[in-house]
Amino acid sequence: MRRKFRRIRLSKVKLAQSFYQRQNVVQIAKELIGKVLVTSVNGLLTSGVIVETEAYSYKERGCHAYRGLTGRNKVMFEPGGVAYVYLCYGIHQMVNVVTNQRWKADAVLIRALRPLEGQDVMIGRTRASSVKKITSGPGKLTRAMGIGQNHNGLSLQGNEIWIEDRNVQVPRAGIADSTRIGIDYAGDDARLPWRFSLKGSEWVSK
DNA sequence: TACGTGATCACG
DNA sequence: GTGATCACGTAA
Repeated sequence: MRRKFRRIRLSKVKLAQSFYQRQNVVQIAKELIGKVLVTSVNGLLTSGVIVETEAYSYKERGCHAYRGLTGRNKVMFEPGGVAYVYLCYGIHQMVNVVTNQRWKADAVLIRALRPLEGQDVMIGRTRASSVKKITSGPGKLTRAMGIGQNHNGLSLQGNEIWIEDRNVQVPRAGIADSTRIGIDYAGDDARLPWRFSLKGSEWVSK
């Protein structure tokens, strides 16, 4: 009984499909600052407050979907509300949330978290000596959260990976914008101020 | 500042 | 097939 009640409460705070399926990926990237990314992998729950994101739109050159559908990016073309996970530099898993409507292949890259639950699990996965800095970067946080290719295409309404609103208040002025990292190939689009971070957070990547 | 790392993509 | 490239992280 008690267990059931808890389940219902938890599912209620999950961000709904309607959050992800809006048109404005830049707005969504901003709103994701302060939300909580959660994974449950092999029964181990980990979570963290999102403190850094980047927006990507299929209309600009920084985006994997800019040149159309390929084997790697196909889940970006699904309706918003699924995870897009890909391998970068042969080593690092990167996690995005797909947004917008089907075929409007926008996504938000999750770049950094402040750890909440399961910190001991994150330390174990990364073989770090402490929780310090283990989620301050897109490649590091996926390792800490246990995110890999098996998450690619999963619905964020499911029970493996999702995002919650825990009513953390983030004032508009508390969010910094800057250019996105590592997309020099994007020409002028590399100058778009589509990276967002929580001002003053020690968990933001360098 | 340098480079490991391996899947992916655009060539033919 | 093949080769260039890559939404990073760490060591130095």
